[in-house]
Amino acid sequence: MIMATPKKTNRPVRRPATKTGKARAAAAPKKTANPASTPSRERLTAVKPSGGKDDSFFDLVHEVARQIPRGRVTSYGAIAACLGTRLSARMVGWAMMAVPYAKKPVPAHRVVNRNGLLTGKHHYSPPERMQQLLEKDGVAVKDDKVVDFKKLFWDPATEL
DNA sequence: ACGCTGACTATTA
DNA sequence: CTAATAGCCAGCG
Repeated sequence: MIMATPKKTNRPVRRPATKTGKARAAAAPKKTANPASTPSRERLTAVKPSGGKDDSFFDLVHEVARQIPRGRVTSYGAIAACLGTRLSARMVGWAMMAVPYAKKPVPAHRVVNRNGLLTGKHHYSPPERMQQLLEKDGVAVKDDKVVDFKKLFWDPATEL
């Protein structure tokens, strides 16, 4: 028929190329050279008093999240894209799990999913805490989702 | 070292 | 709208 779906019709979501292991870089405004370094659980299971700096993937996420202006929100995917790992927003959310253990405060409540839904609310002391924090920032939340999410959306890749 | 899991996202049915 | 499927990457057992 005429309409013929001008869209993409058949497209098995293939994504062969791009893979590339290195192209993904691009962003990393700060740096990323140091991969190793015990990333994680150390902070999750037991906070390490000493220190040693952490230049792990987690810290990068924390820093970006910390740049989110008050009254604005962003998504995991946006942060992931900023870091160069657009397709791995999961890691971003995972990093958020370490937020409470981060040395500096991170407004994780300003990070929601692509739908503007407060998916991470369940990780707060009372889940309502996340919404309260957002409202305190001046962000209206209704039914567990950010009102005018698109308008309040803050893209680190663009704004930063 | 392999397999599972996960605060995600996108596309298809 | 929901459900299912696939791809992603890092950490842990």
